[in-house]
Amino acid sequence: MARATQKRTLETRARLIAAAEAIVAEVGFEALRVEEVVLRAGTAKGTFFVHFKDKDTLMDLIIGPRIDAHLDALQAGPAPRTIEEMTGALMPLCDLMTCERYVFDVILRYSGAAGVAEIGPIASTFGRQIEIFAQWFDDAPFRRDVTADLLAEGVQAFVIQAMAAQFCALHNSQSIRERLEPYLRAWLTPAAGGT
Amino acid sequence: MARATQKRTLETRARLIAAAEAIVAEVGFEALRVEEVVLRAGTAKGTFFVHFKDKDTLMDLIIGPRIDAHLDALQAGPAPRTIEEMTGALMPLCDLMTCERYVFDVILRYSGAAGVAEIGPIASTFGRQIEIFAQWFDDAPFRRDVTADLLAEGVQAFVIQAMAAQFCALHNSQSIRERLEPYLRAWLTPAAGGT
Amino acid sequence: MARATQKRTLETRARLIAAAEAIVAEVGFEALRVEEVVLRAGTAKGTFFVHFKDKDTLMDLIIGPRIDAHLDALQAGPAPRTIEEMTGALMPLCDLMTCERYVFDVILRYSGAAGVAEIGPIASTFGRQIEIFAQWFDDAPFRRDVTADLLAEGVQAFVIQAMAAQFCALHNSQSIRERLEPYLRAWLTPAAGGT
Amino acid sequence: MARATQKRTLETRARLIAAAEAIVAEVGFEALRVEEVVLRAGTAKGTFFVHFKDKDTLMDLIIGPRIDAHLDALQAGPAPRTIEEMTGALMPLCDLMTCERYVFDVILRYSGAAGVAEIGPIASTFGRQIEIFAQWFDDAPFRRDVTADLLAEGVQAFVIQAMAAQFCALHNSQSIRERLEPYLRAWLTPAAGGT
DNA sequence: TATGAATGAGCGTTCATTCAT
DNA sequence: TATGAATGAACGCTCATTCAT
Repeated sequence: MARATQKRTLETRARLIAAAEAIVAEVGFEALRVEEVVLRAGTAKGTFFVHFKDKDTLMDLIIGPRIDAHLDALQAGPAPRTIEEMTGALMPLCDLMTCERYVFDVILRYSGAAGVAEIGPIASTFGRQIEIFAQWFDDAPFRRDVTADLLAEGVQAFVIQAMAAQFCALHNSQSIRERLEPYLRAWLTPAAGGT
Repeated sequence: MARATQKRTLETRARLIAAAEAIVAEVGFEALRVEEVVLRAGTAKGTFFVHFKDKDTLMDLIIGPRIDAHLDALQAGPAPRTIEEMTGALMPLCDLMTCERYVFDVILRYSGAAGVAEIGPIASTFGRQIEIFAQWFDDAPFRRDVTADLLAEGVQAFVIQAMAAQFCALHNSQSIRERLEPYLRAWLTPAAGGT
Repeated sequence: MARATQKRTLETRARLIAAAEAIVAEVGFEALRVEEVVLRAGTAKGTFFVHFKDKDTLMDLIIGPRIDAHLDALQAGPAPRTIEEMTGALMPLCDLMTCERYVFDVILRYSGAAGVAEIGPIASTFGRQIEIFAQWFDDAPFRRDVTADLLAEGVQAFVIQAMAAQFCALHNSQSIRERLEPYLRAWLTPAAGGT
Repeated sequence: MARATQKRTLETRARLIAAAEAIVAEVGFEALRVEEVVLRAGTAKGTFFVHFKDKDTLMDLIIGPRIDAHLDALQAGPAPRTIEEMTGALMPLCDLMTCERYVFDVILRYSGAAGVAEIGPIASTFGRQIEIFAQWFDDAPFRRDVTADLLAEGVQAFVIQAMAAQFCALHNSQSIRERLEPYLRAWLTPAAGGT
């Protein structure tokens, strides 16, 4: 019986998410309205909040899997052997994350979970990102003086830096890729040490 | 008479800022309400918007100088010669920027900016940051294979990365400084190149 | 200037109340919706809550004056000289107060002000009621062994008792007037004392 | 088997009531939530409504017996011979009925009722009240010019009037008893008639 | 420059009640 | 009898921002 109800719950939840996806496809993330979601899903407004704490939680649930899809692709593909390959591989992810200012903000806000229990889909993708990037460096033609994890975190830092610049009036003449490349080159293939 | 009017205007503006500062001191940045500011300043709500384009402008005006004060200190001091000195020097700035999640978010929104005239106080500090960091690298025991500006931007990226982790339950067992150090070491004193 | 704004405020407020009155006239008190009020008044929803703490406060403001109108009539007319005259005089007031279950509930809820500062229109009418009833007894063919105020409070108690019975499934075969009459007769023209 | 089922049913019902009583003891009547009741009783929400038509029915079931307990005491005791004795006897009942504004409102809603079979516990107590009060007057040192039932209903009206004043900031300097006494004196021992 | 009433558009809430299983 | 997901329908709120005076 519990299984039966769970199924119904899952169906309703799926209907709500499907409705939201459809709306996003039509008008984008920022323009999504809860009212419209429940209207399309054919549920009561109260039902929405039974399933999702708030609108942002739904966004987390929609954006997270999209990021994951890109990460799946990255994971399925070969590890990049050059900076150009790497930036090329990262671009789809960057494009998704910067498709709307609103989306980038949601991602940043959810990238760090407030509590361990609250690690949502987006926060999880940040962990996966590190893992995937690190795998690239396990056996790659890049620097090896530091751990793969550290390199991965650095890539993440630069990707965010480059994306943030996208929304800055001063820098948007350069593409994310153009900004990212020199960072990664300097980070992953340093020519020489210091003094 | 123009001078007299200007004086009164400046006084009103000063009262508003003072009120805002007082509120920030009491309840923090996020909890600041325009309503409360004008109440304390003894002006009408509309007056607020005569003086500041919007609430963010006021925030900018309050946060910006605080960052600048730290940058002044950095500029007045000697260029750090070691990673430890550098992280030590950066900590006060990091503490300010992470005093509230809200403050970090506001600052992040400007993180890509790099100093042009019509840019606001916070954005300007990002430009200054780059300049100051870059000066550190003009004649320093750190890597010299890339431009000082690029190194500076990298430092900024890593500082942000380390601060962001602060708001993440998963990572906040480590201090910002503990997280920042390996980043900067790997960024500024790479032991060797790749293939 | 303050006067000018106050005038505007008064006008908006009047528009809201007028809209509410119109709605009440059409669909009754209980069916009044805030949404509909602002729609008719041509104001934003937020404006409603600028003027009235909540929907009930508006109800207080609409019902109170209606009660007052009846009290004005009572005050303007001659003091009743018989129980029949008195119940007859009281009926319009009773009819208003029991026109809807919802109205009776609102009146009861607002009849006692929680704080002196919060004495609303309905609460005031309860005070006036006592005053008016008491005036009836200053020079009337009713008992004189107790104060007019006490008699007045008794009348109020019996009126409420009779009205409450109206909403009780068991008693609504009798009219309010039929129930009220024996109470008032016994209260105002006791034939004899006790032992 | 029918008996066994009935036993389980009664146990569930008892668990629900016990849970409700516990909640009332902790947070009062008004703050009781069906959600919390079923949580404590360990049943599903729907089960609540299998046992009780609605929430009010449960309230009725909890408040009614409490009133009845006081009426039992009144019935067991001697009929009051003086106004002081009467108000003294009535106080415990008044205290219960005014323990919360919400409780008073619930009770008021039934105040006009006078005992018929399908009526709920609270309504029944109003019937009992009248009966008990009426018995007091069957052979008592109070007025005899009207029926005992009418006197009883009057007492009820005055008790309610006095209790209502309790919730009014303007009147609550006086205790219920202080307010009730002059009412009952005037009602039960009128010194003289009118014209 | 100063005023402050009005705006606005959607979010989240409420919570007793229903109903298909 | 028991379950618990879903309902519903309006309320109240938020609060920076605008604009006519």
